[in-house]
Amino acid sequence: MTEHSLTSRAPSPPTSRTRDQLVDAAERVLRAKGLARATTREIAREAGYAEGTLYLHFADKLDLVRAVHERLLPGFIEMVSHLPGRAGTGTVEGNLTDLARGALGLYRDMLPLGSSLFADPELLQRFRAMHIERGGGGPHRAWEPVVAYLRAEQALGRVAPEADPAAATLLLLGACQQLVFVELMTGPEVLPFRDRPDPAPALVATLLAGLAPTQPSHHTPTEPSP
Amino acid sequence: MTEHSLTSRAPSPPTSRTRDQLVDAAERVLRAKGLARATTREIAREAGYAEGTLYLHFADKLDLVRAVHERLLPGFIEMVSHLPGRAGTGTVEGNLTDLARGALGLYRDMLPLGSSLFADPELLQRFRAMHIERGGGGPHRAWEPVVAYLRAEQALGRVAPEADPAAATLLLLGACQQLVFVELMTGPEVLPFRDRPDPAPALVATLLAGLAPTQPSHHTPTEPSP
Amino acid sequence: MTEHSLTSRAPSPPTSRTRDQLVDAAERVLRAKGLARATTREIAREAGYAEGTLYLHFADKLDLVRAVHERLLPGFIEMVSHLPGRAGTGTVEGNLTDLARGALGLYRDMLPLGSSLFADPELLQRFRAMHIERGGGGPHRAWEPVVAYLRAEQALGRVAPEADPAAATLLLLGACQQLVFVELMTGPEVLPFRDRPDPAPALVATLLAGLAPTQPSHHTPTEPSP
Amino acid sequence: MTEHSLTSRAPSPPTSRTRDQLVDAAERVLRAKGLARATTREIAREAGYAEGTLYLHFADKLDLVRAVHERLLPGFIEMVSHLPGRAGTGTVEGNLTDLARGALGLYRDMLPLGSSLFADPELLQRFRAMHIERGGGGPHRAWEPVVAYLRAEQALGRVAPEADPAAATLLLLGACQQLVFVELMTGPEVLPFRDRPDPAPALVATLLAGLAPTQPSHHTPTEPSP
DNA sequence: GATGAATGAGACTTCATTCAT
DNA sequence: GATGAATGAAGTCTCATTCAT
Repeated sequence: MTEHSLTSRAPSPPTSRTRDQLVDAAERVLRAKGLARATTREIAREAGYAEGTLYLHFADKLDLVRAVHERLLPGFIEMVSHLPGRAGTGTVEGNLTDLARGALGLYRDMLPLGSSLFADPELLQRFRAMHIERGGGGPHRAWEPVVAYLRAEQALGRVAPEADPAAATLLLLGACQQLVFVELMTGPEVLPFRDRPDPAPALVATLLAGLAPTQPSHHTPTEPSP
Repeated sequence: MTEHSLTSRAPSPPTSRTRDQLVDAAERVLRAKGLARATTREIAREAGYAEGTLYLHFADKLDLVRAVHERLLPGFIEMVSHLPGRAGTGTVEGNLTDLARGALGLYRDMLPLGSSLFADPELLQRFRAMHIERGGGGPHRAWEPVVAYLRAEQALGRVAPEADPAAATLLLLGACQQLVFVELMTGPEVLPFRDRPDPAPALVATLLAGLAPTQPSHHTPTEPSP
Repeated sequence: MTEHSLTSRAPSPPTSRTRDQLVDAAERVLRAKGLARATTREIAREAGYAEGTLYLHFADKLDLVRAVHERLLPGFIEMVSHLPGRAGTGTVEGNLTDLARGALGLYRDMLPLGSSLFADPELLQRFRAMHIERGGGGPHRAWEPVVAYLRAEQALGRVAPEADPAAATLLLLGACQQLVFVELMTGPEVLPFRDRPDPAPALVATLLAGLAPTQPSHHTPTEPSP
Repeated sequence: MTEHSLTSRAPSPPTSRTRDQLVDAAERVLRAKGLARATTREIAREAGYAEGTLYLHFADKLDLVRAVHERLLPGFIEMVSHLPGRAGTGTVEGNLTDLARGALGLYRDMLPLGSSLFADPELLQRFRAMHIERGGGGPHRAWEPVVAYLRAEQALGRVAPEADPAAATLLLLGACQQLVFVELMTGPEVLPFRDRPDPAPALVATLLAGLAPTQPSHHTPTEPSP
């Protein structure tokens, strides 16, 4: 019907109103029902379109699911990307606590969707292929702003110069992710942290202070086992 | 194969040769195809039984999947459970590095299977119900031996008395889990650690030393941005 | 086939060409194979559609069977409903004989289908629920026109005023149903009536005359029928 | 194991304790679940035997079901068979009312089982074949004692000599069967008789009196019953 | 005779995908 | 572009029946 319908044969120009509505609907259904129980019929109905319409905008159901996941990571990264600019402001502890709190929220939101991919190696495979051919990185992209922030704080002397920013980032974000993973897996009543409504401060404090005793434990703790 | 097959007439549950073979086969298929593409037909064929046999030993496909998962956590916990006994031996750094290496291996093995559950909230729901009524705990059960180990080291003066064992455990194990998650998600070529074949030492070193500068950053680090 | 297929876009239920074809096919298969051996595959093939199509128009196999039965009773009732208008015309005997003949034909047609429900109490249960919520009555609905006819004849003096129309209806229709039941159960060679190709007149005559002796048996009860 | 296991190859001598228990159990399950949902597994469990045992005593599931039905009719007939002996005793009305009451009870008990056969024409076919080759008659066998009774009463002058005993029998038993059929089909709340807890007297009275007006309707048909 | 684990055909149902309108 | 009825392959699960013990 459009005048140039013959030329615009690309499976729909990267974006369009209908396409976006379908991706939105797919995300809602995916969150509600899970990857295994999200049907094209329900997604189409949720979007207010007919089932066939879906195939005008996506090659596949997998393609649609991929489109949903494609939007996930940028949302995550964007949240963390403000961090480096805060170097030197407030306290390191405060900044990292804010980061941990934000990460907990983001993981709660995204882990169910992201982990679903493991249920379908075929989809995961296609997902990786996409990331390789585009430059869209994996979840580790979220590490970069944090590492940059820690480097900046090192430059400012607020973080130990011999610290390893990458390792520290992984420790903090990993703790948040695992906490959410366990929450989602077992329900909200997780034992070691059920008495701490906000686990972020403890994680940050521990990361900042380290486990090693301050005075290298005089007496004779350190006889390395030969 | 059993020497006294006439006497050991186990009434099917909780254990029987056939049942075990089915669970084994299910685990193999689950790992190979993913939860979403593992069919009862293929599982039965893989086990060398007819499809109907499956329903002699399990109420459901879900029940079979549950049986697979049921065996996962104990394997994990058992590995970590030797840790507390090592308190006071070797170095804290060495013990935690061993732990981290072990955890990396276990997560590589279990994360794909465990995460699959997020694709099917209904299955996850049944899973939780099972754990509640059986007392078989969630993945946080793996924390306990680590926390116990750190407490023991605190008692020995090899870990700072004011350290938070639970938070430290979460930091270390979480880092391992996230690293594996990212690996599996993006393929083995992860940026920040692709040049470190063994990330465990860096994580442990960072956790032990902490991020805070040794001399509480004299000079004037704190000019709050107004 | 429909002249204005563009406007008559019935949303599937309550009626559509496909749906009707499926119900027709289901009835044919049900008659041929019986409820226990009528498969969705065969019904769909008989209708000329794919098996999945069936589930576009019916929630269930049970729902389809229900739709078949739903059409049965109205056909029956419609046949009997002309009866009351015949009151005062012809003879009572003739009218009731016509009724009996019609009933015999209808029961031969419907009893196999209707009785099948007893093989599946669960289906029968759903069946009742449907009739209750729709107001579509049970087989006793067929009694009403007959009772009305007899009342009308009573008013005209052609039926004894002290007669019980409901009981008479049940006697006559019941006899027809049982005769058919026995026919279907044992094959056509039923003993007591195998010599009477048309049992209707005898039933009607007996019902009209009654069993009681005309002169209340005055003392000489024993006139043996030679 | 038995010494003569080679000779006693008959699929079990017409009767045996185990066989009877299986038939009993089958009848119970058939009544409870219906023909369509009665499984060999449940029947065996109900009887307290293993599933395989069933096939030592019956060729088939159909064979077992047939055995259940085989016991049904004799039970029915036996109940009615006492009737002829009552000729001349009590009143005809009383005797027929007792018969009707008994028939209502029997039909309530047997109609669900008997009608189930219509759901499986194959079973029905085998059933007929059995009856032809044995002398075991169909449900019409129940008519014979009633007909004999009426003939005896005719001989005693308590029933009109010109009455048709076979037709009268069919009218009375048919009414009872249909009433039960409708009850079972629609639930107990049948309209025309829901106000009569015992419909037997009305049926018998109507059958005895007949519908025809006493004075052959001499031109003044309309004496409405006030 | 009795057992019951194993069988495997086949039932019902779902759902991604196509295509004529 | 949009529709939605139709498809048919595939999935899970049932159940009558067999057979080695």
